[in-house]
Amino acid sequence: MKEEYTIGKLAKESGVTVETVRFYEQKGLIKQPSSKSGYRKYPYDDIIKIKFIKSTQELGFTLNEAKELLELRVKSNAKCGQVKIKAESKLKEVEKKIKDLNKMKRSLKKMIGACSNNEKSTSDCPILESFERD
Amino acid sequence: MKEEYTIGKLAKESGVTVETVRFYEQKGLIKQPSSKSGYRKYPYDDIIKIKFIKSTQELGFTLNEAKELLELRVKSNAKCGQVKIKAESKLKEVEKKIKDLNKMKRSLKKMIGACSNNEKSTSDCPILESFERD
DNA sequence: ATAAACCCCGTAGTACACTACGGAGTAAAG
DNA sequence: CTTTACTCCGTAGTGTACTACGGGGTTTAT
Repeated sequence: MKEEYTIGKLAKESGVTVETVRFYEQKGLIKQPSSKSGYRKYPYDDIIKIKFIKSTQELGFTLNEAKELLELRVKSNAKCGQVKIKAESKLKEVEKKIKDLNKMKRSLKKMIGACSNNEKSTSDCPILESFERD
Repeated sequence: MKEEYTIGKLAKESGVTVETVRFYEQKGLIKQPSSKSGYRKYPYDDIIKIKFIKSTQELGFTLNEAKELLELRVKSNAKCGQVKIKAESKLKEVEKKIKDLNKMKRSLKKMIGACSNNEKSTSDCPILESFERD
């Protein structure tokens, strides 16, 4: 756990590519680091930030939402309540996604179950038929 | 249920826009119809195809996968088992997504629950702390 | 007959999140 | 000291699934 990271090291430690780091910088997700030598020197904290971004993405947040959350983190006056509100609305979205996917899952299972004969020609494949039903 | 449809009629009957029909044609999802008059004339079956595409999309298939399924639908020698395999792999994908989303849901709930004190500054907000854990 | 509605085609733009490329300079390893 | 690896920057391309636009010609309704 050094104190300074080149972009390549940072990328490796964070589990992303160099281009992704530059992309996040462009998008304002991480601020441009000191680069007195002409090369970017990142503090350890940026690894945390990138991992944070990746976590939020896994939780269904977009990059813009991740940015907002990062900004809340930085502002000392930002209150936990604001983050909570965001998390609560995201929870609702996640629950909706789960609901939709469960619907898909049930349909797919039903279709697969209906296909009793693998050798049947597709002209009377029950799976295709169920696609065609409205 | 007429036999010939202009692009506008087809679009309306299938529940998509004219541009979407042309887009599907471009992508090879529906073949270009006869257009002796200079105007496209679609058979009724193309309504079925577009609805089929829409159904597959609802089940989480991409347009390319929809295309593959359409091709199986048309091939007389194709076997139902081939379709089943696609459905099964899609089911696996869907199940993984559900699993991940449930993970997300649990984290979000935990975070929201932990963040009971709205006055806490974000520097030690339990939500962000949770995100920051690997 | 005239105006609204529809059709043609090709190109470009949208949103998201990257990914790739090219040409040049710098740092690290042998 | 040379070669390999890394960095810089900006721009352009990728994939997904459309959506919009412009400048025509044609068909249909009134």
